[in-house]
Amino acid sequence: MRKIAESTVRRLSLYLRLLEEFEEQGAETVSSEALASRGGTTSAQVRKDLSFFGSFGKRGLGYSVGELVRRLREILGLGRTYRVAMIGAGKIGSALVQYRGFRQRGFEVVSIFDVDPAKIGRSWNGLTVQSVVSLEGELRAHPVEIAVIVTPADAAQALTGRCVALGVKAILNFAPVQLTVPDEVVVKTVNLALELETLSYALTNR
Amino acid sequence: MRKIAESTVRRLSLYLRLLEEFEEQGAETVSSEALASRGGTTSAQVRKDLSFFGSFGKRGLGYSVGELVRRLREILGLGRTYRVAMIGAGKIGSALVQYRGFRQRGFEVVSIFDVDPAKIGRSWNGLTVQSVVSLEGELRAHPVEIAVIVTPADAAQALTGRCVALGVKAILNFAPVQLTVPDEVVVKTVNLALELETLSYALTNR
DNA sequence: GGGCTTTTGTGAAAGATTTCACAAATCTAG
DNA sequence: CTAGATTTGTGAAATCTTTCACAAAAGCCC
Repeated sequence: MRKIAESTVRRLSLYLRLLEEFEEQGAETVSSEALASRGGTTSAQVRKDLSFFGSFGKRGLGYSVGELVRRLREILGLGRTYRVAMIGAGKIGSALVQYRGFRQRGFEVVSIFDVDPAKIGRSWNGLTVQSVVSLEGELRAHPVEIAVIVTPADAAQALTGRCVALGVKAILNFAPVQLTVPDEVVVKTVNLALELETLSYALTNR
Repeated sequence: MRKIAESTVRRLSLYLRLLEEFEEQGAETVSSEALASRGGTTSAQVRKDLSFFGSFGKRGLGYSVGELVRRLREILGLGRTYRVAMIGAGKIGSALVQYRGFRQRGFEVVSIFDVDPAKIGRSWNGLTVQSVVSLEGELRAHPVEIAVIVTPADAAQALTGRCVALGVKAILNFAPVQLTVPDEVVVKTVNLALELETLSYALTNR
């Protein structure tokens, strides 16, 4: 498939959320202009974004809410489930697992690891926290597609390497480091420090 | 000041983190090439990013690590402290307040609010959880610059409006909604659903 | 000091993304 | 069925961002 800009994919995700709101309110159809104004963008942007994937609208009428929701879910790959290993049993990992949206989008946490002996063996949202020593054995017995890295910065790269060697296809990284992985592995880093600093910049420079 | 791209500011934040690592390792100077390769970008990009703010390097030598750290902290506005109100006393808020980087960057949480009677009155990281009913009184007595919105989606916009009316200058939003605010107020939304969906997209389309 | 090496700072070129603007569809009403 | 009103889909233009490429500066060595 032709290369799609990250910014476009992020907006598709936004449109999906807005469409679900329109659906709840009982709307049958929606125009690019309506989507745009709710989403803080322009109607031309909405139409261009969608046009990369096909033409889903009817001229003069707009888009069928239900159909567009279905199409966007399909484009974003939200029909399937992903098996997830959580690497690190701290606060953020815990908040993540309890976050409904995680499971709603098909992310199913099947194992959880930590180094802290105080945590190992504890029950944690229905799973038993395992030692990272058993990472290889466990992930070979029960493979996963996604690893969520929720460890201190200094442990993140080594654990990422081990996960990749075990066949993990994607890394969701919450550690404040730049991870190195082979080209075929997808990495998405969520870096709160960075968000705080851009906020600080915006507050300072006005 | 000339308008700086968001992507540039994000990279400055990244450079700062990398420089702090170089500093720990005792490096005196660093070249744009060294920064670039550790940060997954190009040396030209590093130099261009910095050039928007001045010329901090020495030709033939590179950048003084210490000086560049100081300059970047200044550019990003990290010298000062910000008073923060946390709106919502759930998991994410809790993880946030305990996150060292939050305080390290000068974000000082001075009050915390919730609607849940079971939470109100509880001690929470040294602060007492207050009812949102007392938001106005409390923030008038002890003004803050930043409000962190960690509430369900349906409550976020109304609370944002109340905060803005009370003089809040910036909103850090973790609710999965598009917030509307006056132009002079800065909003930064951290939307996990969106990150999950872009990851799902990347896994699906390859 | 002069020649060699390194590395910055920056215009210009290339590439990517967003906005414009309008023909083509489709609906509505009479 | 025709006229008028909407709204899509999309090339072309405008704008924004990244990369290129090279002169200028600075250190190093003999």
